[in-house]
Amino acid sequence: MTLDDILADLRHQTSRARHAETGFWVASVLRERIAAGQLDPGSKLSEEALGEALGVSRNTLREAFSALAAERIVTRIPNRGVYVAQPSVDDIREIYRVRRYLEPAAVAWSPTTDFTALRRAVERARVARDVGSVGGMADANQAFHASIVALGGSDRLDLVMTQILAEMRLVFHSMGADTAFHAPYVEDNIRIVELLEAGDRNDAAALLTDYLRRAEEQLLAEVAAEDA
Amino acid sequence: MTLDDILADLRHQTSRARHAETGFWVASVLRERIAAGQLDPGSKLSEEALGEALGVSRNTLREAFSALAAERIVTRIPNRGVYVAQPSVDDIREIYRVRRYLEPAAVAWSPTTDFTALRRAVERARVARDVGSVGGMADANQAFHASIVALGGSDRLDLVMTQILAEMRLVFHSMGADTAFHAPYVEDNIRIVELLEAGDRNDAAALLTDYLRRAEEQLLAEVAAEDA
DNA sequence: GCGACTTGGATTGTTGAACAATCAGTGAAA
DNA sequence: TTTCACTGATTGTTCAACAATCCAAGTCGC
Repeated sequence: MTLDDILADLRHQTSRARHAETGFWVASVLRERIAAGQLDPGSKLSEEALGEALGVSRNTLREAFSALAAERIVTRIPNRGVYVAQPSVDDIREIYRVRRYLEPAAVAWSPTTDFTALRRAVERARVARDVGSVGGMADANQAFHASIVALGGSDRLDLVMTQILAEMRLVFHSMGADTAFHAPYVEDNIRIVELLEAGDRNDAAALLTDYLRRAEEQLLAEVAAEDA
Repeated sequence: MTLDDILADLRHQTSRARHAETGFWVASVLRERIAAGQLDPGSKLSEEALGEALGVSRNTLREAFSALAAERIVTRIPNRGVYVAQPSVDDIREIYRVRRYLEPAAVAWSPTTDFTALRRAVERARVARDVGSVGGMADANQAFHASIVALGGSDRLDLVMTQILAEMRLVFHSMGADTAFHAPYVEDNIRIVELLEAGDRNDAAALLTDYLRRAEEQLLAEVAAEDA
């Protein structure tokens, strides 16, 4: 889908909110489109064109851009405009650095013993794998890891994780196909839930850390292979 | 200092940046003033008055507000305006929830063995305590905990911690005096650094977790006492 | 008196047009 | 080929206006 198609599509987005939330609404629309991969990483978001397409003034659009820039979904270059973020190799490293602290910490030290959200996510992942749905596996996997951080019970850390996962989607979108990247990890996820349910939090955390280490390596390798 | 004084003061703030960063500049000015306690938590930031005082348009001011709201330094109530954030009891709980994951995780799992920043911070704290400087102790303590998270080497987590510490300052500002809150913890900090330097990361993490638990309890008790 | 409703003023939310500053590219001059 | 000024396009910022919303004060009925 070309950028003009997107713009034409946005023009039909109905029922804009009226007062006190237009900027917020614009931000969420863009967030969706970017998460869905309809706007390629690196593509420029012109204030003029986007504002016209969404039926919104440049000023309001700018407010939305500020929010998205804070979430790192979008990169703002002064006097040059905003672009859909295109995570670099360093960004990937940073993503996994964060995850290697956040996720094991939640697993090891969370006070909850309710793992139903995790169970449900791994089940969805298993079904998606058996059916061969790559998108379903990616979604279920993201839900699994979001649920892991959610064990901690902190809104703030949940928010950080949400942003990290959004950035992960950008990583997958900038690599051509997200291939069968997630398949091998379904078993690990299942094992982690089992360990948690058995009360072996430290083992679960250790496995998770190792898991993240492997995933990072594989991802970096694939990116390097693409650049070559 | 009354709010009008602040506004008059801001009017003399010199040398505004010109293009491509005015919004950013405004945000940093407000951030400073709030951190310094010159703007009381809960006080309203009028777009009209502030914009005039800073010599900046309402639109630009609004961009700054968006940034500060994302950092939770400021609370935005639709159609009512923005107010300097006034952390609630739940916010305090959330702050310590985050810290109890972030700080011990960095201590336990960071790859670095360079603790000079920590050493320097505890030394500053000790000097401040011996001299009786409450402000100095607070600053040194914040630097200490920021350095702990910095062990992790993640920009993102550093940013979260920066925001958490800014919110802590708001907590202290809303309680009348920050009393001798920090004094008892200087010894704990010293002990944590010693454990780290000795390679006992797990013990250091455990002590830190306990430390944070105690600090939270004490803070909640003081707030409850104030409300009564 | 006292509660529900209306009204008015103040403030925020949003827009559109304008101008200033900056950037990328073009083409001419050395 | 390199350099440099110019041009056009886009972003950064301001301003003035209007719409929507909230708050408080007043009004009405009881």
